[in-house]
Amino acid sequence: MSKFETTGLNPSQREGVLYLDGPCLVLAGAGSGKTRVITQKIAYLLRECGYAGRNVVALTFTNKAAREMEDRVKLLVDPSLAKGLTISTFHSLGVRILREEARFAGLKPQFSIFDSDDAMAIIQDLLATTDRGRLRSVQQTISLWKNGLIDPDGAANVASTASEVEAAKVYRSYNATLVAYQAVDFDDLIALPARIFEQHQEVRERWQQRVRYLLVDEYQDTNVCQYRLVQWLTGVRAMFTAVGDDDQAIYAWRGATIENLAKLTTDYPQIRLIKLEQNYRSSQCILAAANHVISKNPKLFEKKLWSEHGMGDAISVSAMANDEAEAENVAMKISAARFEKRASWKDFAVLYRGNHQARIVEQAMRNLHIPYTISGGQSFFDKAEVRDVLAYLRLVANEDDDPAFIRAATTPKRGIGQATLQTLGQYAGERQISLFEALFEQGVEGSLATRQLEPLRTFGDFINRIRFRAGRGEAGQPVSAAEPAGSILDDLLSAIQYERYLYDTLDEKAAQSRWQNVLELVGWLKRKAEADAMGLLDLVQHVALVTMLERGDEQEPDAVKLSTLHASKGLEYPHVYLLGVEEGLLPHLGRDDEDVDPTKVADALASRIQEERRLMYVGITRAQRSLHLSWCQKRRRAREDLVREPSRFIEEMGLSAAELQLQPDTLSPKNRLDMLRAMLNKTS
DNA sequence: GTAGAAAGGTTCCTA
DNA sequence: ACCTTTCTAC
Repeated sequence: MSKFETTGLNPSQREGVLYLDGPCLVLAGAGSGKTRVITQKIAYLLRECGYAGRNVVALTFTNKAAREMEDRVKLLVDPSLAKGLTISTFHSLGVRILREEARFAGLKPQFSIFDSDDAMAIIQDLLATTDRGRLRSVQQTISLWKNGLIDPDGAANVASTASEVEAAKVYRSYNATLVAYQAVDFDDLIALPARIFEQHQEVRERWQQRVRYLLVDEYQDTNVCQYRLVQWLTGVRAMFTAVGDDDQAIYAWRGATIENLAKLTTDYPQIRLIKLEQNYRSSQCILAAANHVISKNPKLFEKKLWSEHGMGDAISVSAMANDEAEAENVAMKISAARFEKRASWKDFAVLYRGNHQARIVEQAMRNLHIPYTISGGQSFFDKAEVRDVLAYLRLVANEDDDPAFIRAATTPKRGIGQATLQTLGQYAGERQISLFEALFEQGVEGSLATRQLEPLRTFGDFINRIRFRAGRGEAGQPVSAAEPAGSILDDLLSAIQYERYLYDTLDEKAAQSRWQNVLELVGWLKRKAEADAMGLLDLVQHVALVTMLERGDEQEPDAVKLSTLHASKGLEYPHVYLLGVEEGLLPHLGRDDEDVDPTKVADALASRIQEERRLMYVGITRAQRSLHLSWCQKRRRAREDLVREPSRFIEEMGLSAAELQLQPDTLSPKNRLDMLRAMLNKTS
C-alpha cells in the first residue's frame, strides 16, 4: 500500500485517486467530493508516482474551475514538483496546441481568434441577409457541426432540409473566409487540434509524449470534438481519469453529449468504473427531493446518492402573486434568515433560469440594502470596450484580420466611414489581399479620394509604428529588440484617446465602468507580460490563453450570490433560493424549433425536458442546509401579465403538504385557496 | 432628419 | 444588465 496520505477519503474516493492501471471513469454524484479526487490524484501523481509536472494535464470547462483546482493543488504539492503542471480549460489547451501546430491547419502562429460577433458578420456577408433569426440559426447549425467534428463535406451530406443545405454551403465559404483572415472561431480551438491530431501521426505522438496523464472534469459536458481530442491526446496508453455525472449534464444545447460517458465504457472495455455516491453537502431532506426529481429521468448509470446528515429544514415552496413580489419576498426572507440563523450574506444564493431574471432581484436587494454579487451574464471578453482594445492588438499581430482592422479603424471615429471601407474592401477583394495591405498600395489611390485615403494611411502608419516597436517588421520578421509590452500599451491607449472617446459617447457612469474594464484588461496584460517576460506580440498571441488568475487573492466580499442555474454548477451554498419554478420557465419551453424533423418533435421535446430536469437537479443540489422554491402566478412580460402554473418539477420532488406555503400578504383569499388546492392536487 | 430617450426583448455558456 | 427597436422632441 502506498504511503500516500489518504486519510479523509472514503474508499471509493481513495480508489479513484490511487487507480493508475488504465483508464478510469469516476461517476461522481453532486456533492460527493469529485474535485477532491482530482486534486488528490494530481498530488499523488506528482509526489508518489514520479510524474513530472509538465507531463500532467487537467482539463476543466471554465477558468474559474481551473483556478480553483490549481489553488487546491498548490495546498497539496510543493511548488517545485508542480512546475509545468497544466490545469486549464479545453479551450486554453486548444489555443496552445494550435499556436504550436498552426501550419498544419494552414494558419500562421499569430492567427486571430474571432468572437461570435465577428463570426456573425461573416455569415451575414455570405448569406446577404439581415434576418437575425436566420443568421443565428445558421451560426448555431455551423457551430453544432463543428462541435460534432463534421466538416463542410460532411455537412453537405447530412443536410436534409433546405435551410440545412444552405447552412452547409455557408459553412464551406465561412471556413474559407476564416483562413483568409488568418483567424479561427471559438469552436475551432478544439476542432482544429483534433483534426490535426487525426491527420498527422507525428504531431499526435509528440503531444502524447508530453501528456503522460490526463484528467478531465465535468466529462458529461464534453462534445464529440472534445472526446476525440482526449482520445488523441491519450492514445493507446489511455492513461486518463474522467470525472462526471450524467445527472448534471446541462449543456446539450451547445453540442455536449451525455453519450460520451457511456461511450467511454464501450471504447475502453477495460475502463475502471468508480461511483462516488456519498453526498457530503446536503441535508437528507434536500437530497431526497433531488433524488426524487432525477429519478423521473431515464438513467445511464445506476447511482444512488446517500448522506449521513440529518433531515434538516423542510423545503419551502412559495406561490407568489407576481415576479415583483417574488423578488421582494426573497430579499426579505434572506434578510430575516441571516438574522435568525446568524449567517453571513455569502451563505445565501438566489438562483434562476435566465439572466434577465436578475434585474428585478437586484432591485429588491438594493431596496433592502442587501449586498450582492452577480455571476453569469456577459463574459468579460464580450464587452465592447474589451473587444475594442483587443482589436488593435489583433491587428498588430495579424494584418490579415480584416474584422479587427475595421473595428480598430473606426473606433474611436477618425474619419473612416462606411463608404471608405466599402471601396477599400472591394479593391482588396479583387486582389485577394487584406484591407491593411490594400491601403498602402499605389493602385488604391485611383479608387479613393485623398480625403478618404489620408485617414486610412495615417491609421496604417500608426499600426505599423506599434508593430515596429513590438519588434515586428513589415514581413513579419523581428527587426529589433522589442520594447516592453506595458509601455507600448500605455502609448497605444493614450494615442487613440480611448478614455476620452468613452466619456464623449456615453454618460458618465457607463464611461467610468467601461474605462475601468479597459484598465483591468490592460493591467492584466501588463502583469502577464512581466511575469512571463513576453513582448507585446507574444502577449497578443497568448491572450486567449491567459486566465484572470492574477486578480490577487482578493476575498470574496460578504454578499448574496445571484446566479443563473447554469453558472451555479459546481458551487454550493448553505441557503438556496430558487426562483421562477414555473412551467415555461423551468422547464423552459421556447418556441418550437422550425427545423426539426416532424417525426422527431416528440423526442426532441422529451430530451429537452430531461435536460431541464437535470438543471432543476443541479439547482436543488447546490443547497446544503435550506432550500426555498418560489413561483409566480403571474409574470410580467412586456406589458402583459402572463398567467403561470407551478413547474411539474415541484410535484416531482415528492414534498409533503406542510412544505408548500403561500404568502398571505400578496394574494387574495380566493386566489390562495385555488392555488393551495392546485398545488395539493399536483402533489397528491 | 437626427439625436437622445424610452420601451421592448431576452435560455443557458466557453477565451 | 444589456442590446435593439421605436418613439419623442428638437
